[in-house]
Amino acid sequence: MNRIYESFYTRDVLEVAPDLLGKKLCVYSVGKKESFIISEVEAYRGVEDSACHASKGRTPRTEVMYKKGGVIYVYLIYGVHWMFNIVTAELDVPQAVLIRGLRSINGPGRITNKLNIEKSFNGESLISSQRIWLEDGEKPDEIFTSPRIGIDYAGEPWTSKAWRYFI
DNA sequence: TCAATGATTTTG
DNA sequence: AAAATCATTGAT
Repeated sequence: MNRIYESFYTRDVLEVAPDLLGKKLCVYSVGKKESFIISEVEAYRGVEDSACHASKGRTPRTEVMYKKGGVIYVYLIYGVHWMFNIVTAELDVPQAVLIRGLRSINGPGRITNKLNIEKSFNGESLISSQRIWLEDGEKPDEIFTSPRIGIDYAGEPWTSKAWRYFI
């Protein structure tokens, strides 16, 4: 067991996001441990990033993003899918990494469906939780980047930032 | 290509 | 208090 420690998460989201690729997301699902290699992520960077929920101000929903790196931010999109995010950076710096894909699962909504992640995971700590955490994994061969998906509403320069990272 | 679906946010 | 919004998915 080589769980990733807090210091990994308290860095800037643009450092953490690409580092997450190749790491193992581990969960206890139906009583047994399962792990998945993270293959696709997106960075959401604080109040100045208009694609980030926190840019609209601190609300009950975005509150978790202001916590110290290492906790989980889960929210419902379109009333249909749960999105799984990992909060990064220091206290009161609202940044998060959206996990968009695992090696065997494509699509952010399908991850949470498969792993049985729902709103009770919101605010849970990846450092101390017994049911979900990250471990060191394989180092990716090559990392690709692209603009983020589905954020046309955010406007420039945010729509063209290459803050989506994948293997 | 478009309907589904519900918490959050705005009063569109 | 009511209604629009919405970072996706899967079926048509």
